[in-house]
Amino acid sequence: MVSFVLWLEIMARKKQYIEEEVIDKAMHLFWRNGYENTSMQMLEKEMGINKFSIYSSFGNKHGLFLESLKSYKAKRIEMFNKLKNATNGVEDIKQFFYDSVTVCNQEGNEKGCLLTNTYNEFSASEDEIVNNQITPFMDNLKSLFIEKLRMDSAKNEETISKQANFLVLAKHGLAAATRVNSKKEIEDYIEMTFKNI
Amino acid sequence: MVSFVLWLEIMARKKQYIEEEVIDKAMHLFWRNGYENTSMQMLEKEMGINKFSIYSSFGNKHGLFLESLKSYKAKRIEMFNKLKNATNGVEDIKQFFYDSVTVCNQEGNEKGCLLTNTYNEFSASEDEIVNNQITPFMDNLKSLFIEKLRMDSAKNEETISKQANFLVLAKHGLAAATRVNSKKEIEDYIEMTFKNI
DNA sequence: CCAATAACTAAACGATTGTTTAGTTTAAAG
DNA sequence: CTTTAAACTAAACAATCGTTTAGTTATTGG
Repeated sequence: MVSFVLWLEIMARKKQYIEEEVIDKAMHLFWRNGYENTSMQMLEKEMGINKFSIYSSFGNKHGLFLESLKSYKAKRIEMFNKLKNATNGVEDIKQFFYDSVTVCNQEGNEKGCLLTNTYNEFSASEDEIVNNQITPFMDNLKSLFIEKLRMDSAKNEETISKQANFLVLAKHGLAAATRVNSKKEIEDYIEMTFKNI
Repeated sequence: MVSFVLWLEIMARKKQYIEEEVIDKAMHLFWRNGYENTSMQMLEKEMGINKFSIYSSFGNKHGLFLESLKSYKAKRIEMFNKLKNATNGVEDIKQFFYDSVTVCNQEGNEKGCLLTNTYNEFSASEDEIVNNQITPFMDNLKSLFIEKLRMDSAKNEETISKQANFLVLAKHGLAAATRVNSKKEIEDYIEMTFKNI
């Protein structure tokens, strides 16, 4: 929802919470537990507002989840732009991998990646969340990888295509790894991934 | 449970189902939908037996899931033994990756890997399933990889350790990929993975 | 102060979750 | 045939799920 209200004549009671703030709290809960394993009861407690307020602001649980995904993506856009504007080719992609890991280790952040978790949780179902929110993000990532790989004029298009496919899946695996694996294992993984690209 | 009954004096009504058969059906349902998204109602229908029978045979949903995991692992042990007995080093690991993909494309099999799916679904929780059923399997896989990598006498132990860490995560990523990615993307991924090992 | 209305609280909604239980059927032993 | 006990059917269990609703509080315009 996050609607801009048209104020007519009568101005009634104001909201006692800031939508951006409670979305952020919901996002962290979804990030930590996934969609199905996060109940409205847990959300009510974590967000600090009543179920009624949640429903009036976001329609339903599904709507709140979509807003949480948007919030998450907005917080990661900076990292994407850094990659987009970089000019060192493959080295930029590698830095992007390391940046992704750094974010997970930051204070107050959960393990893994909310988008990847969601992709995994919803890939069996036919929810349009995956199609309309996540797939474009993945496609965009692949395009960025291709763009950076093309900076090396020695690579032909077939090589670039294969390497881009590889890197997208490697990034996916990395996101899963940050949930459980050690720093050392993750570093080994990144270094090995870029060894002959 | 799968208990061996001590037959005393009186022998009452026989079970009208074969436990191995109904476990197999349950396993496929868990494989397709995950643990939380598979309800007792769905299991009842798929297994073709009453809830009472499920509970008397397996204790509860959790117990049935554990039996399903065991059944899944038993069906994959052959693939592991093939890798274990192979003698061509890295090439055997690569073949193991391809074998894993082939299994997913076989008639009647679901997408992805039940163990990896479970690992992902339960990694946030503290369920002992992950610790006692899956982690040993992962550790065993890593040991096998190390064993095969050592067949190349040119590799030192540090290289072997890094490459083994890499391959375990790559296998994890591959399992996730077989759920959604195309055959071409998966082939590219495997080829790229082994390009510089 | 009063009327109007949005935001709040709290209880309840029906549906579904995993689990249990009461009662019936089946099969072997005596 | 009777007894015994396990396997079955079907209904119900309490708890929780996402969602709604009735009633109260707060804020502003007249």
